Amino acid sequence: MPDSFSLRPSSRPVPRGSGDDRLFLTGRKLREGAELMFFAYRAFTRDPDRILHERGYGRAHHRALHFIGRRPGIPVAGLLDILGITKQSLARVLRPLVEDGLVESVAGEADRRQRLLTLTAEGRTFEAALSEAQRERLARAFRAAGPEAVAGFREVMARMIDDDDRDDILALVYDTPGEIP
Amino acid sequence: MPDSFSLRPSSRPVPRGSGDDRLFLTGRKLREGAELMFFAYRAFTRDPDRILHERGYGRAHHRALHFIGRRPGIPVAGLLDILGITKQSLARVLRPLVEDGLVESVAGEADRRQRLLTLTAEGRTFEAALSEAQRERLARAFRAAGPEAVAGFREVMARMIDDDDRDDILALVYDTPGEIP
DNA sequence: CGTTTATGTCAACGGTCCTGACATAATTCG
DNA sequence: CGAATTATGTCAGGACCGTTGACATAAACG
Repeated sequence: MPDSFSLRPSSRPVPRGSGDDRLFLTGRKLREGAELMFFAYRAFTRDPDRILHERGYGRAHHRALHFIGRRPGIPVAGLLDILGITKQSLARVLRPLVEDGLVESVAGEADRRQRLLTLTAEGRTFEAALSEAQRERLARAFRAAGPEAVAGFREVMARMIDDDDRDDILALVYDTPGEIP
Repeated sequence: MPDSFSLRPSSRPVPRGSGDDRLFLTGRKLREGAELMFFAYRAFTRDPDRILHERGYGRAHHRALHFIGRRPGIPVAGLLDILGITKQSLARVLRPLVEDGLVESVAGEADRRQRLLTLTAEGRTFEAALSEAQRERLARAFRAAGPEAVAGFREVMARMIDDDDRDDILALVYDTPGEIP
């Protein structure tokens, strides 16, 4: 097993006198966790960021493409809810995507005030390319860490979300894809 | 046990015909993982962002304060390595922090070209306030998820980092704090 | 018919990153 | 010693992504 060296469990020699070991180790684990969040997230966004930049887009365009792909036909307000930004911010992201033919915006049938958003074929292709790099990184990490570690990862990430938002977000993350019927 | 409902394990009914279940579930787990990264990181930065905004700072100021606090006496180049940004970007973050008396910049003894950065008492106070909100969120998540989940979280996060960078980053994260001797 | 809702848009601003170019002081090396 | 390198700072300009405020339009609703 060449790829399974230990990733430094943090039970290690304690530095200079720090009074209560339990408290110290707790604070230490929390700091380590925070730093891991920072470094891992930076790595997580690296690959798609590069592809986006080549095409003149930014991270926000990826997020819009992703969640439109996840919920085809989603109205603008729904996307705003998910992304948690203002409509002015979304508009600046959405306009070039529509102009470039990656996203289609059609009036709703039931409520014709709504603009229902879907990816075009080209949009799906581009979104898939973006996600693929990210997915590969995630796949490598999941494979190397193993299923139990992944379960723990998912548990911790879910618990990080605000109590008030968790149910809604997990419903989005774990529900069926909602492809066009 | 009121706080231990299941956080939706993703073995659930598979939607419309998707050919290979193994592949489908794999892609699905990866998508879920990516979305969890997005939502968790957003939650993770929420509390310090609010405090920072009140004081006219941004997330980059928090990062600088954090890593200066972690490595007191770090030279500018060292901080640049950790943060992965350009010196121009760091300068704009560092200048107000020094002017506001949160960070002290003194010439190195051995090499007087270097500027060695440390937190002032006020800087330590402010950094502690910033981290506390984040630490509490992390502590809640870790406590709710349990030690095994936390171990998995750490493993996955470490594996997410580029192979080339992982050792250096983990050395930073897991090494002794390096307080001033 | 008047109000509310969904959306779009114009303007201005702040924060965070970037590249490129140039300056200064200190160290290092031939 | 003098030249090259290193550590840092700074000015100029630009891109992206988020914000608030204000206003407009069309459609739905009561």
